[in-house]
Amino acid sequence: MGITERKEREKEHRREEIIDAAQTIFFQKGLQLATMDEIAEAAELSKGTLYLYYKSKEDLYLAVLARGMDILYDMFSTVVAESEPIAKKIAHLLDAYLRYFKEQRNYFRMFFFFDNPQVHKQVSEEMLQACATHNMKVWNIVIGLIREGIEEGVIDHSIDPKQAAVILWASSSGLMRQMDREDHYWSDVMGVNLEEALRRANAMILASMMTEGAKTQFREAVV
Amino acid sequence: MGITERKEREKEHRREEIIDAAQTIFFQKGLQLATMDEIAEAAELSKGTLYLYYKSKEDLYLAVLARGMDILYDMFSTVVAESEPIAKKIAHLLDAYLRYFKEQRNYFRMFFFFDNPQVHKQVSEEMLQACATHNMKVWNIVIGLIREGIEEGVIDHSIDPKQAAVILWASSSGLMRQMDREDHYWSDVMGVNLEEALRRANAMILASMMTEGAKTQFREAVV
Amino acid sequence: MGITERKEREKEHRREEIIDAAQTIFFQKGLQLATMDEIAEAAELSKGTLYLYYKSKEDLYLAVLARGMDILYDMFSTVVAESEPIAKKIAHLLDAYLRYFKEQRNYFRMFFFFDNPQVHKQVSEEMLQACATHNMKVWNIVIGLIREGIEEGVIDHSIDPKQAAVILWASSSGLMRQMDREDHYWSDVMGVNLEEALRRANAMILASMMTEGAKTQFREAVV
Amino acid sequence: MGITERKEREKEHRREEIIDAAQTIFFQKGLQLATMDEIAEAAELSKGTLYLYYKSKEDLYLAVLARGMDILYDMFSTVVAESEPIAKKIAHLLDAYLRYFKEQRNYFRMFFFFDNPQVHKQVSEEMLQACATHNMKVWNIVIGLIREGIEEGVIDHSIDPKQAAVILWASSSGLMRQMDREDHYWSDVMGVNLEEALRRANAMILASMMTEGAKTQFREAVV
DNA sequence: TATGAATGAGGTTTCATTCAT
DNA sequence: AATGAATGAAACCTCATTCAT
Repeated sequence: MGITERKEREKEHRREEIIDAAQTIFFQKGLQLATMDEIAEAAELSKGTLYLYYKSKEDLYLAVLARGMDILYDMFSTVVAESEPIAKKIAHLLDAYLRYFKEQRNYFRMFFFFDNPQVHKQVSEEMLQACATHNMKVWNIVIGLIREGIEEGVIDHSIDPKQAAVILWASSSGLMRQMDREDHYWSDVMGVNLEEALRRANAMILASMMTEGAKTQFREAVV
Repeated sequence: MGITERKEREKEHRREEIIDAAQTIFFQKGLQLATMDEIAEAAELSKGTLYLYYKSKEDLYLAVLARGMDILYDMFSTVVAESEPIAKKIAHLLDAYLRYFKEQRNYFRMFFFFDNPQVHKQVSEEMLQACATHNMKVWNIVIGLIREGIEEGVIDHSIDPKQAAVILWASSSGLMRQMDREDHYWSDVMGVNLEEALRRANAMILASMMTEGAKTQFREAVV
Repeated sequence: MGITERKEREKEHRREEIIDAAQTIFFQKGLQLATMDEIAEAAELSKGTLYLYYKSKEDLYLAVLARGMDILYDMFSTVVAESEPIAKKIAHLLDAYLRYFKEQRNYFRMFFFFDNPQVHKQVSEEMLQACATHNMKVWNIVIGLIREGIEEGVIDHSIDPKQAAVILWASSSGLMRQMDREDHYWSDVMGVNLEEALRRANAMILASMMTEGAKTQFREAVV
Repeated sequence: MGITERKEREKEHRREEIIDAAQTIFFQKGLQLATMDEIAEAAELSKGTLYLYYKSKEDLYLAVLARGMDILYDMFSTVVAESEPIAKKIAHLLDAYLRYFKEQRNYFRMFFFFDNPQVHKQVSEEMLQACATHNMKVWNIVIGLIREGIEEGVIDHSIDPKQAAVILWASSSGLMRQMDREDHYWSDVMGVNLEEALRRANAMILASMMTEGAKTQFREAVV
């Protein structure tokens, strides 16, 4: 009982330590270039031990990924918990995603650029499942907030909350991808501020979704 | 002269054949998992010959990438050459991108998910330059069309054509990325048609950019 | 402790086994023509294991080299430890070098013909250092013996022991190189016994260095 | 006739150009690291043409080597042709070898460190023969001079000229090898001037070989 | 004679994973 | 539970040589 519990806790703790190490290395080098040797060294463990806790390098990668999703989930949760008008909360959610992109760039990259076919080796089913669940939780927040907006008459009720969510998310993501990889190019050569472009895009999309009555409120909330 | 020319032509032809083979393999396996052995076999050439024409695997990858950009460029060119009202042409351009995504999925993946740090080996400067040039040509078409739209009074003149271009492009790309990787999930589990979402997003963004007078015309043109 | 020690011993043993194998191959084929495949096979280990113990082929080569230097060092040490008059010990040292050349021909070649520019790949700093140290130990014996000879009035005190050492060593080495590569030619075609030439050369040089009083003793000792 | 001759001359000229190029590259990189591509480029010829004139890379190496021997032969010939007393000429010969070492270091290296087993590929018999002949010519000069010295009563008639030649040559070579590879070490760390050591060694050996009567003359000639 | 494209065997090294201890 | 030695497949790339033109 006590003993089993403690063991369990220690095991979990060890799992976390391994993810810490893996994260450090994956952030530095990416999936391909990271080696299990490096991760083991960073974790101050033997390579064999890594495999005791995670089935493969890819599994480890997904574990880090899941952590990244949690962080975003927490940020989103905070926004949802705000006692603000719904329109503001939606705007804040988009802000939060941008902040995530800026502050947690490495995580953003991991799951935006994660290339499925690269995961050729065995990824444990449970890990995949776990990731999907974490991912879903994030989506649910976004979708839920929009649904709430519709219920409160801020977003037009002709809108499908899921569709709206994916549009806002994907549009933001696409622009962030551009920022991540070619921000300098766009700002220096093209003279375009991508962050401003992102805000503008979100504003356009949101405006198109809002009810006439809510647009005034929105303008105050976001711009 | 005749002889030199013919040699030149043959050499160019051989370069193309090699890209053909490389493309086949890269499409199947991606950059990492593809091997020069496979490519050589597919090209029915010795590995050494590959290196006679391309400096490295990464160089070959970029060569395929450049071809993919050309294809998109050609599709876009065709649209631009249409004798249609500008609003229609813009809509067609977006359609063309979607068609590209659907018909040339492999190319889309290659350059949307192309992960820079993966190109750790020497990529010849000329190849990088070539890619950048091809890329630029595509952007120029998009930007040019929007600029034309502004000049013709279809798009609001408060809009920066470059910003508009990057917004439309990135938003589309982001949704396509979603389609590419999770289309089944969205359609089957969530009941959301991502292609429709993409069209809706584009419509929203375009509508926000258009002059009041042009909106009528646009509605006819797109939906 | 016991366990750590044993592991350590086993690891050292394995290192030795690898050198054994490498030595066999290097002796047969030289640095360039030897392949890690062959060495691995000779060691009955996988190629990967080789790299677990030695960083590169060149490193392995140096490890064998160091062993060769040790052998010479041991032979020289034995001579120095003799309770013989110093003149005799010097003569014995030269004999020992000749014996080394004859019995350890492969080692002799390795470090007489070791061509620096060939070591273009990374050689671990420690291995280089180790080799230099081993080399130095050999020199110190030779120089020390000559210095002793000076102190005991056998060698003229106008002689610089280091200079004398390098003269004797290099002169011997030069003739051995001739023996190594063209002994047949000299004996069969030219009718010259190179070994005798070597002894004669050493005798000449030594005689020139000795004090008048010691020459009688020397003549007894050497010829 | 005229035509055949001219063709012959041109062919010979082309062979020389190729050796020029090969020499440049071999001097820079040594046998192993030099590539036929580089040599072809340096010769401003195609790789195929190289093989029209020389059977293999090793053959080319030997051709350069032969040239190096010729240069030494010429230097020695000049000394022999001097109208100086024989003792002086012998001393000058040794000087000439040292000068060769200093001025033609690359050639010296080539044939002092030339490692037979490295020549694994086919070396044409004729090239080997040519090298041997060139080599022999050099030896003959040295031996001849010493024989002359004996005949003139400068060198003791108990001396075998061939043995004397090989002793002087090999001893010098051994010290030069030391200079070539570790001169800095000896001068900076050990405080020994190797060139002086070389002169000293030669002086010792020569003195041991000379007749009593000639030693006075020699002292004037050399020191 | 001269070319240079093509070859292809072979080189060293890396690294995810396993397994005996 | 933890280790870390061992594996071995596979990767990319080089280059002496040949041969059709």
